[in-house]
Amino acid sequence: MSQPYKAEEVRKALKEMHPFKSLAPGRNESDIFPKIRHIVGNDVTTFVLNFLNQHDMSPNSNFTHIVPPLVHISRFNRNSLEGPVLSSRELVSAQVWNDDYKKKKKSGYGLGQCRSPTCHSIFLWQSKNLFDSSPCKDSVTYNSMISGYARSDGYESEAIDLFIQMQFDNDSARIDEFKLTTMLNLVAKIRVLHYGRQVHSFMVKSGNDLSVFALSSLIDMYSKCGSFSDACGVVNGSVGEGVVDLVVKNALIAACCREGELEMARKIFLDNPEFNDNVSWNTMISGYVQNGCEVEAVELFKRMAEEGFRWNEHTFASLLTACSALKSLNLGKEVHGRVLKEGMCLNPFISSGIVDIYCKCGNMRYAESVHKTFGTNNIYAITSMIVGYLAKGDMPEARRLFDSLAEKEFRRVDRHYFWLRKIAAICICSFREYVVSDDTTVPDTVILVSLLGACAIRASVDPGKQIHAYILRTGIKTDEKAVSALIDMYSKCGFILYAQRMFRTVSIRDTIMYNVMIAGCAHHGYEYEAIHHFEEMIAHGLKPDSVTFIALLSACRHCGLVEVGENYFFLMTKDYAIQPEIDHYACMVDLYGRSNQLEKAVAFMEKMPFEPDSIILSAFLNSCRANRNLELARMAEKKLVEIEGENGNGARYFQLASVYASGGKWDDMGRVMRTMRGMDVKKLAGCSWVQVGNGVHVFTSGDRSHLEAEDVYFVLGCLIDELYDKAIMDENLLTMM
DNA sequence: TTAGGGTTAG
Repeated sequence: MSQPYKAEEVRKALKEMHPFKSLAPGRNESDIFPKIRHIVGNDVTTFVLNFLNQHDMSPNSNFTHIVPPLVHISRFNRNSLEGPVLSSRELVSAQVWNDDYKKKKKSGYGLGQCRSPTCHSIFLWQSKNLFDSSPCKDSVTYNSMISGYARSDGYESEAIDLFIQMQFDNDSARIDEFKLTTMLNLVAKIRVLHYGRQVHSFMVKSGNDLSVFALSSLIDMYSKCGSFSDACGVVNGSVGEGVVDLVVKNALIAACCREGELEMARKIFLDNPEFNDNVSWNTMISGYVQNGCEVEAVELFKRMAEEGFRWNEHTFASLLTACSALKSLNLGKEVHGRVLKEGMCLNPFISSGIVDIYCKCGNMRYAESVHKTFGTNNIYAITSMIVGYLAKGDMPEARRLFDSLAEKEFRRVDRHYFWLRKIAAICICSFREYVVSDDTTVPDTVILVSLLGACAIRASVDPGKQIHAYILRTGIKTDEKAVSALIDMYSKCGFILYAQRMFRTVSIRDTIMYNVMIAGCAHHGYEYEAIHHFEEMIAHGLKPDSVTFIALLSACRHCGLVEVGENYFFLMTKDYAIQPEIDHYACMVDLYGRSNQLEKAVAFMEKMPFEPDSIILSAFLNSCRANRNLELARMAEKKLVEIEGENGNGARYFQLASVYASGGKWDDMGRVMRTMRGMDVKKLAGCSWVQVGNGVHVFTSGDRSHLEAEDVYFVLGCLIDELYDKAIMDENLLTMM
C-alpha cells in the first residue's frame, strides 16, 4: 500500500503559502500563486533553490511546510500542475535525491555548495516525516533514507541507527549490496576503521564483496581510514594488474596518492592508459599536488589537454592549489584568465582558489577584487583573506573580515567556522583570554603554531612566552613545526639567544627548523652562524629549499659577502635544482647594491627571467642614493612608473626625491615632488619599539616626544661613542695586521 | 526508484 500524494494537494499547499505575505508587504497568495505556476512551467528547480537560499529553513521556520510540494514539482511535474499520483517512497526519493541534485553535483555545482547550510537538514526533516508516515517501506525506501542521512553532515549516527534498526523492524527490507556500499561510503566519511572492517566482514559473509561497486567502495574506505595495505588487499595485491573497472582503477590511484606512493600511482595510471578518463587524470594531478610535487602537477595539466582530455572544475581546483603552493603570481594570473574564459568562476572551489593564490602571493588588492566579484559568502575565500592579511601583519583588515562573518550564515558547527574562531583569538584576544574563554577545547599544536606566528608578526614576546609556558605546563607534545614556531617567535621578537638555546636543545631538526634559525641569525647580524647552520644541515643530510637560500642570501647581503652570496646562488640552481624566485633575485640585487657594485646589480637585473618588481627597484634606488648615482636612479624611476603607474606607491616617490636631494639635483627632486602633488601620498614613518613591563615604547627618527627622551638620548649617545671607539680599535688592528 | 573513484583553509 502506498500513500497517495495528489497534485491537487500540492496546489492546495502552494495556495496556503501564507508566509509569502511576509516576504513582500501588500502581496497576497493570489499574487503569488500565478507566479509559482508560471515558474513551474519553466524552471522550478531554480525557483526552489533560490527560495531555499534566501530564507531561514530551520525546522521551526514558517516556510518549511512548503518544501515538499515544491520539491515534488521540481522532480516530477515540470510542465503542469496535473501530474501522476506519487507514493511516499517516491517522494522520499525525490527529496533526498532528485535528478537535478545529481546533475548539479556531477557538474561541480552541488546543492551543498549553493544553498544555505540549514537547507539540507530540512530536506531530511521532510523526508523523515514522509518515511515515518509511510505504511509500506521496502528495501529501496530504506536505502534512500539511509543514503540521505549518510551524505548529510551531522546525520551519520542516524544512518547507522537506521541501518541497525531496519534489521529488527522490517522483514522485507533486507541488507543488500546498495546498503552495504552506502555504509562503506559513510565509514569512509567518518573514518572509523573498525566500523569499516565490520561492514567488510558482513559483505564477505553475505557474498556482496565481489562486484566492482563493492571493490571501489572498499578500496576508498580502507584508504580514507588510513589502512593502505587493506586497500591494496581488496584487489589481492595485484595492484595495477588486470584492473578491469575504471572506477576501481581510479580509486586505487587515489589511495596510492593519499599514501604518498606516487610511483605506484603513476604505474597504475600508465597501465592501459587508453581506459583513463578525466577522473584518472584529475586524480593524478591532485595526487602530485597533495604530495608537494606542484611542478609535476602543472606539467600533467598541460599534457592532459595535449592528449585530448577536457579540463573541468576538478582539474582547475587542483591546479589552483598547485599555484598557491608555488606562490607564483604570474602562473596564478594565467590560470585566472583561463578560468574566466572557461566560465568557471562561479564555482566556489575555483573562486576561492583564485582568491587564495592572490593572498599567498601577498596581492591583497587582487584578492579583494576577485572576492567581491565572485561572491562574498565563501568561508574558504574569507579564511584565505584573513590569513593573507595576518601574514602581512594587517590586523585591522583581518579583524574587519572576521567581523563580517557574524552577518553571514555559516554553520556554527562547521569545522571551518571553528577554526576561524581560533583566528579570532589571534586577531582580537590575548592567548590568556582565549584559554579562559575556550577552556572546553585544548588547542592542538597547529593552533598553537598559528598563535605563535601571530606573536612573531606583532613582535609580542609576552603572549609568546605565555604560550610556551602553556605548552610546558600542559605537557602538549610538540612536533618539529611547533618548535620551529617557538624558535621563530623568539627570534622575531628580538630574543635570538632564547631561540638559539631552544634550537640547541632539540635533537631532531628538519629543514624548516634550520630555515627559521638561519633566518634568525641573519636578521640579528650573526651571518657566520647562519652559514655554519647551513653547513650543519647539509652535513646532517637535510635538503635545503628555496626558503633556506633566501635566508642565506639575506645573511650575505647584511655583511656584504658578495662572493659567498654568488656561490650560494650558483649552488642553489646547479646542485639543488631550485629555481630562483623573485625574492632570491631581490637579495642578490640588494647584495650588489649595498656593496657599491651598481654595475653588477644592473647586469644581474638584465639577466633576470622576469621584470624587476617594485621591491627590487626600491632596494636598488636605496643603493643609488648611497652611491649618489643619479643616472641609474632615473632608470629605476622609469621602471617604477611602468610597474606602479603614474599614481603608484607614494613612499617610492619620497625615496626617489631623497635620492635626487642627496645628489643635489634639486630640479629633479622638484619634478618628483610635483608628481606627488594632488596624489594622496602618505609616507609611513619607520619606527623602533621596545617593550618594558606592560608598556610598549615607540620611537621614530628624531622623535623627542617621549617622557624620558632626555635619558634615552643620553644612553644612546653613550652607545654611539662606544661603537665609535670599537670601530677605531678595529681599524687600528687591521692596520697593524 | 536506491550504491562506487577525482577539487579548497592554518
